[in-house]
Amino acid sequence: MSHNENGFKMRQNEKTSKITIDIVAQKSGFSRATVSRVLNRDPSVKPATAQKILRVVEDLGYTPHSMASALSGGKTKTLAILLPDLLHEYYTQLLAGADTTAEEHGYTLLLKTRNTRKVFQELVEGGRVDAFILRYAGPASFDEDLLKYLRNRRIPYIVIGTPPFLDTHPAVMIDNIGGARLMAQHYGVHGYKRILFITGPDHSNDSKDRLYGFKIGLSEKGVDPERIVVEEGDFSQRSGYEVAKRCLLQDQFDAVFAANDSMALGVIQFCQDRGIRVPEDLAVTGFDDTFFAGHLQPPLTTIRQPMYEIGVVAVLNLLRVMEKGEQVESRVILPTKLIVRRSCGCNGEPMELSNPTT
Amino acid sequence: MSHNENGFKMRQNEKTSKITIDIVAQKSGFSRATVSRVLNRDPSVKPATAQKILRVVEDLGYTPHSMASALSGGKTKTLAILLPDLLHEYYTQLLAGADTTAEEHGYTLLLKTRNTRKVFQELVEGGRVDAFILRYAGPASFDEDLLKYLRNRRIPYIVIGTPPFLDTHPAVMIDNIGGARLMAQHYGVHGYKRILFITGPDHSNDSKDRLYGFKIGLSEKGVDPERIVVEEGDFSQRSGYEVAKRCLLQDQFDAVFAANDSMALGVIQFCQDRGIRVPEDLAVTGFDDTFFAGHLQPPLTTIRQPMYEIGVVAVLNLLRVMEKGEQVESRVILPTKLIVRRSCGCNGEPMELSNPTT
DNA sequence: CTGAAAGCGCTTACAG
DNA sequence: CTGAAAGCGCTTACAG
Repeated sequence: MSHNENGFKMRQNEKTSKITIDIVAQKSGFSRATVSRVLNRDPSVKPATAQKILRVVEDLGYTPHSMASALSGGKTKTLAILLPDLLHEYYTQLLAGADTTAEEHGYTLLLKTRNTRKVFQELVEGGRVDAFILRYAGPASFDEDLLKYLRNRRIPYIVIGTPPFLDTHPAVMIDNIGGARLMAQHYGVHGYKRILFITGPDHSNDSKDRLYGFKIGLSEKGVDPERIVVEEGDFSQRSGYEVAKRCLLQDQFDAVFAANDSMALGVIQFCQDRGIRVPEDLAVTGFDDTFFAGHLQPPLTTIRQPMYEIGVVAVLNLLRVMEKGEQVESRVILPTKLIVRRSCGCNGEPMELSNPTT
Repeated sequence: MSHNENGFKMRQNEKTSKITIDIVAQKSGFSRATVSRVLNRDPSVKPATAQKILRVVEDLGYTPHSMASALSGGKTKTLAILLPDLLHEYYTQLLAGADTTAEEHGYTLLLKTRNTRKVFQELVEGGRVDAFILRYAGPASFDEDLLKYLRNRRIPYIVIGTPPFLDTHPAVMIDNIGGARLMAQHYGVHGYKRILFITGPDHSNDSKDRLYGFKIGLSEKGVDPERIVVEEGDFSQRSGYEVAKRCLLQDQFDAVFAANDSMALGVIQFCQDRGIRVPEDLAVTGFDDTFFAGHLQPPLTTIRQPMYEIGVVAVLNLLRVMEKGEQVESRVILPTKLIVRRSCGCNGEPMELSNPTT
């Protein structure tokens, strides 16, 4: 039963039966238990034995049935990733990073974008996954009970983003404060004083941190942080547009800093519609550095967060937690940097600014 | 054992044992078999019985172990989706559509972006999924043997895109020819004659169809399709830039039509770098209508394909195939439309043009 | 309409 | 270092 280039067709012709561990056992002359052991790299098996068995596995093109091994105590080798949606670049980059890293380590991702309690429960009770990656995005996405539940059941997990929980959980976050502070300092060099800040939705801690960091940077530059105007958006392009419409026509501003790029885009669109020149009449900046930021007119000055890398780090740390058991210290904060383009009023070459230490 | 708002905590306290079908059987006074039947909506069960059992299921918060049911002949309720990557908007939109639709129907997606034969085999032999969604993207992503293999094993699948296979497989495609033809006709109204067409990679049938449709439209407008210049790209922004550099400095063109938006973007960037005005000196158009297309300067005229909907239709049709067995006629072609913005030389309001019938 | 029993394909103590 | 056996939690003929 040799193997040619076309391993598939051969099997089709046999067609007879699914190849099971028992067949491997029989052909190799060892027991099912021993075959299982070599498949799971049990070091107690004599190397020569392992050799022989592996050879048969190879010849037969045997692949263990993952459902069976999961049921009998093995692992599923799959990770659940819970995301609010896939429509924003932030989430897809995250997913791409997580997926690539998971595959590199032999894991598969199970994607869920409807994070109801029921979905969650089915994943856990159904024994479908070994661990969870949870992107926190507001109260609706999941609550602390869910995390406690996972913890009690000893199911490894990691959360992405800044949840408003008092308790600490394994998490990967970004330096929102440092990034926004950089922006404030840059506003300082431009001398902007009359500033509009557009927040994300009320529950977003990421947004809160950005505002906080921005205020810190402002006072460092001698601007009274309490004098800026703060308006609430919801991270959507539309909300940026709406806030702009509501505020820009009333008061006179030097600059607006939106808590993400989408809202900054909304602001810029409003300006275009009303003939407000950016950045001559008004500077506009964002947060994220999504793909379109660099292609806007004018190109958007923004804070870059490493979206893809967040996904990578999340699975890497989750894997560590899975290996070493629950009590691995696993909170990481990834750096952000200021990407200076033209919407802030600069007009030279694009440049990047990082925090000295964060 | 009533259920309060916090179903999770309660279970934590019991902590004792996982709730299995046997526990449900015992508490309800029926056999395991009967419980299984009601869970699987077997119509032979007496309604009153089903009622009682369901009540117990509810009270206990019982969730079947999916690995166990999969192993014993049930379904996994999961669909594998194989994508070349997640970096391009095309794929993520596709994924978003597929994911939403799958969840609506009680399915979960298993995502794979490394489509090696090994990965494929593990999914099939490992019994991890009920069916496959395959995005065809060139020879490396998968070959016809794989499809035959699935077919022989009676594993439902659907392919997305236009594969170069002679044999027919369930598939969802888009009207590449019709879309490109629309573009050609629009070029006709602008009177463009000296035209550069940038293709995708050699193996891309989507690209070939776009070129084909474009030529048809051209001749309909009295332009000799053999006089246009055709250059090969690979769908990347960089390749668009490179082709532009190679060609635009040599010959004089009225317009370039790139087989996707990314390459069009590359061309526009090159023009910016060299001070070539778009569309005054050169019209540039693309294909896809990705998010950034409308935000480019000038906004990109392009052909819109319904990326999200492709994902939706793919799982819907796959579900039909799964229900009705293999021989469901299931090939669909989704329409495309011309989105006129400004990069083609128009300067009015944006507008859309569809094929009368496709 | 319902139940007892076999079986899905593995893993893992328990012996030796 | 290896094997026989029990068991994971379900589904599905087979009887009745």
